[in-house]
Amino acid sequence: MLPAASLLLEWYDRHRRALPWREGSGDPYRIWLSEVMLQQTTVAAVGPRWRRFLARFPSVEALAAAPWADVAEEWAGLGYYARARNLHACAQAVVARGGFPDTVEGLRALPGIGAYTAAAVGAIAFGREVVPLDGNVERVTSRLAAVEAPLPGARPALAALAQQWMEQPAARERPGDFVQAIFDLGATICTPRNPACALCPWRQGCEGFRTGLAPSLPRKAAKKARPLKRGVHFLLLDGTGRLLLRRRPPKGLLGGMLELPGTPWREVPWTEPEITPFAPVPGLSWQVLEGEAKHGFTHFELHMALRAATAPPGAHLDGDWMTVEAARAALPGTMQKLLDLARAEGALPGGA
DNA sequence: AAGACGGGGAA
DNA sequence: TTCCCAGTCTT
Repeated sequence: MLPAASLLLEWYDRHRRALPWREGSGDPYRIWLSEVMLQQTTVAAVGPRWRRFLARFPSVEALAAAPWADVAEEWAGLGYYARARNLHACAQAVVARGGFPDTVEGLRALPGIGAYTAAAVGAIAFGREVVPLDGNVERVTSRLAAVEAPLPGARPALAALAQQWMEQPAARERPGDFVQAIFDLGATICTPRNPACALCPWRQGCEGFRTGLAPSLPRKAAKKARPLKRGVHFLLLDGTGRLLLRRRPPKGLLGGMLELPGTPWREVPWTEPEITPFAPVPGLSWQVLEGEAKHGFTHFELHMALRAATAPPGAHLDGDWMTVEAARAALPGTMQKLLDLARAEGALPGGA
């Protein structure tokens, strides 16, 4: 039987989360920005970053006109940096066409907007009657219908279930609220572990609750082991407390972001003669710091060693000299860990 | 269909 | 540690 949209909406009206992007009058720019930031990122992490981003780029026009270096700095630490590149490109496309498209298909054609975000912005900002399939919706649908087939194979079936719910008159009357109600149910009641079924407005008629399968759903395909990779990075200081950073290539891992110069990252350990050519200045005496900075990526684990030196005056080098403070603000988390290591080893000026 | 792509918080 | 998060793009 169909879970009643009216029951969920009544629950939502009493228990919905107070989120910053839910304030105001549904400006598509603010909704779109929140949805992109929320891709694979928790609500708690996004909250302050969304406010800060909006303060710096108050409109899609302001974002479109900003230089990439400013957008990259504002996104630093949030991860999945292709999102920031696509966000910037999307803003420019939106300005060029005179505003956001108001259809799911139109939104879907923009950079960085996939099936999920097109449906989410379509429903929340434009009242389209579509249910975006995210982790919450996968969990709620798989439990309601006790779908035991594993993800990602079961996705089309789960999407069809969720879309069926939207066909009810109560849901079609408030599409944006209905999808956000499912999000909130998944985030606060129908949680990955220890779901609070006793508090769930959809408990009656939930097949996962009835059979006791709910906590173990959705099932997922087994994950691959992550290999360990290593690299050696260089902390080059000048006489005035600045350090040398360079920008990574525009695509790929940490694409377009700043980094400390270093070797590539690989599973085979680096030998001394292999490391030397990657130093930003040849012939310098590098201090080898103790310890390693460790960072986990989705698909591999990374251990980074660090070497420090002071640059000879007047050396011409590729890259930007930045203060430690400015560097910390603009670097992705991976590289911030190298600064942490340098500080712990006393290799940074002024104990910064 | 499978892999690349960050980072943080909860259990 | 592992899991998961308001996923998208490339191959």
